[in-house]
Amino acid sequence: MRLEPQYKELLNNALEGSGQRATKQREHIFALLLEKRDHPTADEVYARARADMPTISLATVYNCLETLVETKLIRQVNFEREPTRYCPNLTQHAHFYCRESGEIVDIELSDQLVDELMKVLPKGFSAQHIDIAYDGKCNCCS
Amino acid sequence: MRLEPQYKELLNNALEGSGQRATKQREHIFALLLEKRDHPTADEVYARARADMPTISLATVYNCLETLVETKLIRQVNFEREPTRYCPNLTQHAHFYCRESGEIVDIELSDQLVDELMKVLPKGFSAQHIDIAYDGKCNCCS
DNA sequence: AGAAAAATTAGAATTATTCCAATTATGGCT
DNA sequence: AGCCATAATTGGAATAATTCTAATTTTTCT
Repeated sequence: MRLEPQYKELLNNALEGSGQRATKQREHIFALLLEKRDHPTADEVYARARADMPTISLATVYNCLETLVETKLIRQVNFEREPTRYCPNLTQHAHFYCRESGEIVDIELSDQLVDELMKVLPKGFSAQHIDIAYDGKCNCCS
Repeated sequence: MRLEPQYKELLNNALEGSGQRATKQREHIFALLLEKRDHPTADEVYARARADMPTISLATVYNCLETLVETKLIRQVNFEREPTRYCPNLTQHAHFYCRESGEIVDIELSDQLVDELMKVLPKGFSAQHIDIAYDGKCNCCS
């Protein structure tokens, strides 16, 4: 697994921009998230990370994920009280959680729809972010 | 604190409908949620419950809340990994979480908007539920 | 009232995550 | 290239919300 140059640059700029250092661990975790674009938990990231970097610790996985979230290179996804998942898709999207298969699928959202959602807020309210989670059955399970 | 007759009936019917029993504890917790219509955590519910029922246990609070959620008399609200909150507002609504005050405000949603959200799902997907959480600054804090 | 089933209780267990203190790595500077 | 200050990593302990467990109590049904 190798981080492609444009992503390496993206990572380095993001880290530098917030006064943080580039490390092997951060790069490795960013690379593995980009490689398999699903929604792994920290434990799953830990398992994948250890395949190529057996000495990495779980604490570091948590730290790296936190750093990547802070620098807005990945997103956190929460569904009820389940373990937090991490998502490298930075486009505007919602998440569909299939109760049957447990799978999480990204649902793209148009700017227009997001606009409408913003418009229903009462006066004086301003939202930085809208988190939308559907749950039900995905196409494979219905 | 006393549960109004129509709500007592609602509760009894809901419980009976799912083969569960009416208990003092369940009634008490339902009543206190209806009385102060905010979004308390289990701990807060526990604290409020003990005011009038000092022997109730935290496990019972969790059990009762779970029963009320299952019978669809209340809703669970999760925001990131914070403790689960409970909400007696059963109308279609989203939640606005103010990062400043920590307050949670219900945002009513029109059927039309919910319809539009359903329409963006790819073919074969069916959602039972959409959970929408805004976060930002509420009117009091901006 | 008595029996069977369900609910409550207190406390132990679980689990995701965070914290801590010691070690190691990084980036800037000479 | 080597040194230094600072930041990051590490393993293990600590935390906190929630769930589980087994014993007791309550409810419902006959």
